[in-house]
Amino acid sequence: MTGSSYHHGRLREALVEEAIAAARERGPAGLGLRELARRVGVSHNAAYRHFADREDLVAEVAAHAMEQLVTAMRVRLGEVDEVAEAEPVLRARLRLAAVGRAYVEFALTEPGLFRVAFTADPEGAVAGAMLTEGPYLLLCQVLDEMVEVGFLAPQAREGADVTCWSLVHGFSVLNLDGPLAGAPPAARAAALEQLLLAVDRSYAASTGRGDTLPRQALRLSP
Amino acid sequence: MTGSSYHHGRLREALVEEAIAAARERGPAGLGLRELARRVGVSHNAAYRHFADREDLVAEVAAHAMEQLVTAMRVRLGEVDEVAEAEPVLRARLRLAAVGRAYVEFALTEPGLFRVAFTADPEGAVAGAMLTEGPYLLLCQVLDEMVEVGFLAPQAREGADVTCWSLVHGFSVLNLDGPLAGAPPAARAAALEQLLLAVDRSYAASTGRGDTLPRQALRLSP
DNA sequence: TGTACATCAGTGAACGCGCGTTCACTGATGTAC
DNA sequence: TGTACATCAGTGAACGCGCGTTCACTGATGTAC
Repeated sequence: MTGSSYHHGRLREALVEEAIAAARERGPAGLGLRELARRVGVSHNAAYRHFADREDLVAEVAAHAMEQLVTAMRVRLGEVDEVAEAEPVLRARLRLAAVGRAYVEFALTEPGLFRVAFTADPEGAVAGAMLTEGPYLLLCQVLDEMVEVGFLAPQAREGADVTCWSLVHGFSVLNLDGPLAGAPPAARAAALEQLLLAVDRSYAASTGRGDTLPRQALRLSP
Repeated sequence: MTGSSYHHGRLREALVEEAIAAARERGPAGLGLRELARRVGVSHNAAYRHFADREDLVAEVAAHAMEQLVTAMRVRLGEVDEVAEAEPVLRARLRLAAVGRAYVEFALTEPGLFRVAFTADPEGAVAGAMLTEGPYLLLCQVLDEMVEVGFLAPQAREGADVTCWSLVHGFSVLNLDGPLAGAPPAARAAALEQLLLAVDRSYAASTGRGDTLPRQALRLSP
């Protein structure tokens, strides 16, 4: 805030902001302490006033990425509620598709942040938060709703969380770094749609239901 | 073969063997040219007589890993054929479960090789081979069989390959590097079973079939 | 059978890279008297 | 209101790491005469 250039004033915030920007551009590789200090215009070890070590900063970015992901999922959930409040079963089905779609969309539009979120050490706080307050919890809530409205059979609920997560995560990873990285967007979109329909069909069948989710319902948000 | 220590004689083979061993132990990070040369007991740049650069060697290991994966899948397919040759629909269903299970088993028992296989640059030959002669092709064949025997509806066949692949790949990755890395093996096995049942249920429903795959059929190989 | 020589597979030193981290320091801030 | 001083946020040099890659070389192999 002052004109002084020696004391930055809000270096910690500036570093985090720059780290997020760098993560969006280059993923985990962009999160070098020296590189970030360079970008902020500060000496390369000034960061140690504000972070214990590199891992500390990465965890901060990972937490941010996870929040963004959750937010994206909530936005898509909100869109469903606007359209289908009256029909509880349809609503629940669309909500599951919405969180799945949001997950993949986030991975593909913010590949850097997505990668950072899953770079964090599995023992650490970020990975823990992923399960207890992150996308996984949101998914579990949506699945529980499906059981409540009688769409998903309770015995099929078991393991459904991991199944759904695996599905969207695998799709994201294969399209991001994997052999499907070169696929054209249209093919990608079609594959995602089929994928969401397949899950819905499976859970419908768990309670003997044979109907299919109307296709255009899945396309409600481009 | 000779007693001479100056000329190694079969350095290329030795390097590849050592690279595979290192990949199994440490994943892609184990594939440094200097480290491998050290392990083989040769000067650190002798490798350049046999490989253009590091990427060249990594690609070799990745190709090997992919072959191993395909072999593992074929083994599990073979086991199904021993049990269920008479019943074509059941056979097809079990074969899909078998390739999926083999994929995950390989990822979890050979995490290093699995990671190397998916490290290769998506434009490169290994990623291409993954699609044209690798696990993906095998999966496609099994899915085609399911259509032929009338279990999987043709319109559900579309995208089914990507769906199935995403499912097992995501499960593997989440359990390997991701937030599910700490899960106990029993929970993992249960989740995998539910996952395979969910796919089967979805494809059964695609042709109006409501029956479930017998659970013990999935456990045919521990 | 013996020798000259081309070929090839290794060696060892060096370059340049960027990194995380530690050290002793210096300049600015703000509080107590 | 003014000054002494503790505190804190930065600086700059240095260490040590391991890496991929290139260079000019040397020792062994094997073929041609």
